Amino acid sequence: MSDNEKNDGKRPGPETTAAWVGLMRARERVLARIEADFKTAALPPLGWYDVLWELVQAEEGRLRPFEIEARTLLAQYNLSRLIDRLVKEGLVRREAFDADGRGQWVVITEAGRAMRERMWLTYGPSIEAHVGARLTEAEARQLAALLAKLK
Amino acid sequence: MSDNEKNDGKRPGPETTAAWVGLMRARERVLARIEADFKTAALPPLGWYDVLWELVQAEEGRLRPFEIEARTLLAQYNLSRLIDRLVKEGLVRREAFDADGRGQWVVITEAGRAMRERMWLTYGPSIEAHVGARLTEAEARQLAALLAKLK
DNA sequence: CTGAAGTAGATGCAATTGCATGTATGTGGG
DNA sequence: CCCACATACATGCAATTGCATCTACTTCAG
Repeated sequence: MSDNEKNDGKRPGPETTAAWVGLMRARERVLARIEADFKTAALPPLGWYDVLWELVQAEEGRLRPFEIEARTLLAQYNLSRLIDRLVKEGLVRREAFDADGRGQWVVITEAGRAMRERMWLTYGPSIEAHVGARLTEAEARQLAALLAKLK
Repeated sequence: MSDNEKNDGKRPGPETTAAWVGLMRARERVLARIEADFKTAALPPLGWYDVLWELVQAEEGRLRPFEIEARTLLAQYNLSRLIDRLVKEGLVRREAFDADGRGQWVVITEAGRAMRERMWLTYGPSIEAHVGARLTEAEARQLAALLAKLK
């Protein structure tokens, strides 16, 4: 066994490492820029958008918490409290789920829909500026395809 | 002006949006898997690795906080307290920086070097399993190149 | 020299997160 | 029917983060 493979065969190659580091840093930098745009526009945290968006997409503008969880990758306890904040702001409301006493619906309100639209007015251009403007259409497609392999 | 372009010309195309969403989700999922591996191995938070690594790379195993900041993208106030934690664990120590009374060196200790190596024993295989195994070498290279455009 | 402005880093406080656990309800085997 | 176990969501508490501000220095124009 040669000296530089003594531990095992599972060490990542330089391409893999570069991909991982690049993934962490790219998301860090782009996210920071987008969040700065949000701050400038005095908008709520970016994370709110995802929940509101999932609700808008959903039939009747409502989802069970565990469904939102699966769609957004939020941890259960974080989502639970995020919903609290959205309720407090009047962007969603909780409704009883009759078929299962443990469950509930999270329903987006009109104010919630309006907020999501308002956020998109900043978010959309921000994505375009910080992602779209740096990639050709083909590159963006390719990037998305490669990232999908990591799902 | 047609109806579906009434706001402005800065909305991201679907490729761009898919790339951005893919970026957020891919990093989220991969990070969660790697962190799970860290937890299993009872290792400190992943973020510690980056700081220790930068110090190992640096000449004489030391850097100024603002240099670490630039290399890791940590916020100044977060880094300040992260260093506190590393000091408390004996992984680094602070030393005076003579040429500038405001400054300091952060120096990695032997225990710090050992910890970084121990972390890599988990981190390396984890990167390989969750990133490397899902991409060919060419794909990894391509992904890294595309992500670099977002820096 | 000196005062104004800049830079390095620390820190109080509020908000958010992570972790473990709790409460309530549902389900399935015996 | 009943008990053990699973699922849906909430919550106490400690740790981490974000934000604003503070304390040293340093630098530099005048």
